[in-house]
Amino acid sequence: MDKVDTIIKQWNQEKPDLDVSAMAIIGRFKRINQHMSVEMGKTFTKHDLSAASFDMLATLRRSGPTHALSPNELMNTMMVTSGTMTNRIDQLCKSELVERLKNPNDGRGFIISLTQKGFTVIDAAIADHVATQDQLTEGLSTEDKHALNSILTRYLKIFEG
Amino acid sequence: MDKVDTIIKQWNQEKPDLDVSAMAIIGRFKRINQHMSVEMGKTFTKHDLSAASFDMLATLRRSGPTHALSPNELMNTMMVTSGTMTNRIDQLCKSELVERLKNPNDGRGFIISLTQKGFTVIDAAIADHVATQDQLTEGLSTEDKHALNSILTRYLKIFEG
DNA sequence: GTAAACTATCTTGATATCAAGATAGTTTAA
DNA sequence: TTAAACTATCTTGATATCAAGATAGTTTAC
Repeated sequence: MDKVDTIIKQWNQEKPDLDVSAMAIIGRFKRINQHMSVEMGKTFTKHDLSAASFDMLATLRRSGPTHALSPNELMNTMMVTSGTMTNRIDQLCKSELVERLKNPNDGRGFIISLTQKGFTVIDAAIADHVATQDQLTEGLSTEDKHALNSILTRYLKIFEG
Repeated sequence: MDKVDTIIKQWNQEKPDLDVSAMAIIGRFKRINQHMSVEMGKTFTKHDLSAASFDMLATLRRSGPTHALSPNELMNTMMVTSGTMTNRIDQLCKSELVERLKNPNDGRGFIISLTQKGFTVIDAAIADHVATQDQLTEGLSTEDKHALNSILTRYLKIFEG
């Protein structure tokens, strides 16, 4: 009887006609995700980053040389609006982790490029981050991890496939 | 090859020494959760609610008669800070969906009580919400849903058990 | 070649959140 | 009984986000 079971039991008592069976999966999803975000956030804080800025730097880092993308590419990868992206870039420029360079191919835009400092910061942070992610999954058995990953892969395809 | 596979492949290319195996599960988790939040948000908007205010009203509604809880109880259930809770209560009071009543047992505090209007609004919204949740899981096979729910139950216990 | 449609980015204004601290009431323990 | 510790809630100030619209550069279609 976890917290999600309690919620479902409450609904069954208060509104017995309501079929809340999907709530079990979705409710657990949300709570697990929340716990994982909190834990991963602690790792980001250790490196003086937020989840948002970690995400930005990591996206640039793994994109490979020249470690630079346009704000538009970053927006699409990260599912945020243009105003949010401008703000995130401003923050990271202020801390000198990225810089805005003129986009040579498009006079309207820029490319956002990792600085040497940004490169160093993200390489340290990502190492810590994958260690945290390991911890966050190590409580599951190998079979559960395997089964979970295949189901999630099918599930994600419904949304993005 | 979904977006998470792409990210993992990028890391393997850029930093082959990094073991990013946990990223598959956690990355898919995050993305699926994001998609579900967006979809559920549309349902809330239809009823002039935010995810936050839906959550508040639903918590009060399913708590049963008298459909009233203290801000502190609400905070703990919803994992938000006291400032956030004050703000949420203010909003819902303004739209007359809840009201602040003096807590008869504790002079420091209040109880937050569903109004008749709030009751009507949440009963309509929850019906729609469970329909949305059904849609969000209907793409999975019955076996997958079953297996997923048991794994998530074990997973959640690691964090909350 | 040029006007219309499109696109990339930034700006503005509104809202939600959190952390830290303030205020006022309650409980405890000598 | 009363001072100290605790608790419930609110306030304040900072930040992140989004939606909508502004600006400036690019592409398309004729």
